[in-house]
Amino acid sequence: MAEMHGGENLLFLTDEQLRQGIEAMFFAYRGFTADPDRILATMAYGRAHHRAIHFIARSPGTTVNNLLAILGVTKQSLNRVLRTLIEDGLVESRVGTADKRERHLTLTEAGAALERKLSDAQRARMRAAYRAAGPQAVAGFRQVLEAMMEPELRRRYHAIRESDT
Amino acid sequence: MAEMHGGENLLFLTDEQLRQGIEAMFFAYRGFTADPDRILATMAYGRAHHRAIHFIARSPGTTVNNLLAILGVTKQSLNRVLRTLIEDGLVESRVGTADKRERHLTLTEAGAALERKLSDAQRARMRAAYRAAGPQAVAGFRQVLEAMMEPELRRRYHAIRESDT
DNA sequence: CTTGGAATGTCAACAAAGCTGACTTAATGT
DNA sequence: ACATTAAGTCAGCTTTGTTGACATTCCAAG
Repeated sequence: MAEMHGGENLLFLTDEQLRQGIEAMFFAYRGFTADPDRILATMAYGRAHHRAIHFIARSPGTTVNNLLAILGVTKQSLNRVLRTLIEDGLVESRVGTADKRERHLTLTEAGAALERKLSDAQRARMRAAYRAAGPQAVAGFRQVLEAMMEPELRRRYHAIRESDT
Repeated sequence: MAEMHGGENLLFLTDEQLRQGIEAMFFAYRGFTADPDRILATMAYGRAHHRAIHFIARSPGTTVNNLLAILGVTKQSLNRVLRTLIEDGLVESRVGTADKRERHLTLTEAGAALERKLSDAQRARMRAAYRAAGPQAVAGFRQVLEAMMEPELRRRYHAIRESDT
């Protein structure tokens, strides 16, 4: 279209290309959640529980407030999920030592077992996709995803990566 | 780690790399839907309406059944969404000519206007991300997303692309 | 021409997961 | 002392998904 002029190849920015990217994102996200969803459907948990478990596993001892910011839901919504996970003995909530208002969340052995089961399934698909596409494609994939994040979440995304050196 | 051996660089397949990819996908999807969500929040519609409108715009005259397969929801769920869109005059449902059981869905002028508003917002973010990452990264992004889809949805994804030559 | 099956639509009931608003308790910081 | 913060809770609502049951319409095969 109008974007095609001279040496700069901006074909990848046409509306049609962008639209295909949007649809790819939609369909891929379905695949992305499909395996954990199948596992979760066999128990009394949903995607919200998975997300909580994932980020608690990722940052053991994280506070409720931190989790709220990462997940982007209200505390009432998160609390409902956390309550069931704690009742079921998958998550442990301990009062903070420095600041006793805070609760620090960790997975119990059972919680860690479920986390492994879910993330094994999700990683398997990710691994297959990465392997099929190759390292260079993966680097591009990561670049575009990062550029797509809201700035505040991009910060948190990096913060998590650096916290477990 | 153990993956680092000789010429083959498989570092991009470590569990840590895969985990980062998983989180990038999660955070990026939030950004991906943020702009349309903000627009939709000001009216009586949600993400489900957006998805229906998008794919009707993409394949005008598509049938309900086809839409069901693409969206992966039950007909009852889709029907609730379609009913409001039809009542509000954004979508038109016409009985099929060849097979009169089928309903062919198209956007009205008002529906197309909303579609433009939503997809302009979504494309703007996608465009910014693409531009920031560059053409090569975009190619990799698309490759990985495709590899992540469920086979059946990958088929449909390609079918849509080819249908509007 | 009848009948079986497919495509669509609709009713009812329900569940998951989000939301707002109001309020409490406990601990912290100023 | 007092305001603020972290966490939790209650109540009620919305969106979007689910099952199950059932009616209608129509095509196509016997």
